[in-house]
Amino acid sequence: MNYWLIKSEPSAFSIDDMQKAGVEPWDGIRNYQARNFMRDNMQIGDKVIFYHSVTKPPHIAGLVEVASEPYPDPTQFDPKAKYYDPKSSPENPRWILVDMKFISKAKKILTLPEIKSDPNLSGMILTQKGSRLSITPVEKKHFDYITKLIT
DNA sequence: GCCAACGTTGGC
DNA sequence: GCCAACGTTGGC
Repeated sequence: MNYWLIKSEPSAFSIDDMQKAGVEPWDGIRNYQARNFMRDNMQIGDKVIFYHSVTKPPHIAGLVEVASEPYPDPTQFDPKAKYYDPKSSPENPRWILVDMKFISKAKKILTLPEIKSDPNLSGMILTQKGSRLSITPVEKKHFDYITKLIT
């Protein structure tokens, strides 16, 4: 079992949208490192922290889990889609995703300033300078601690 | 293979 | 709205 953190801008797709959807293909990831995590390291049942970025303040909003094997992101093949990639083809797909399933909404959100100031959460990739990755692995100890704080 | 130019992310 | 940090593209 691995643990992860995914970012989403709530104006685009929030934890409430996630709850309504139930299961959602995590499409639109166009970064190779993030893709590789989904393609190579995620397993069904892995627990995932759902983080709201580009909002004030940024915060952890809930929990989801990996709900599918990796498969090609369908939006890369659709010329009308925002995430269309003309260099990709169904024969040789460039972008791979997994489905995410809603687990729970945070009873109490955990803000970025709180994360930064908590010694128990030091060392998270999220708070490293310059880190912009939208999917990052999370250590079990950090995941367990965050779970306690938000539920 | 280098690197300048450009685009994106995301906190502030 | 700004801009630092980072990733990608493409000319050479």
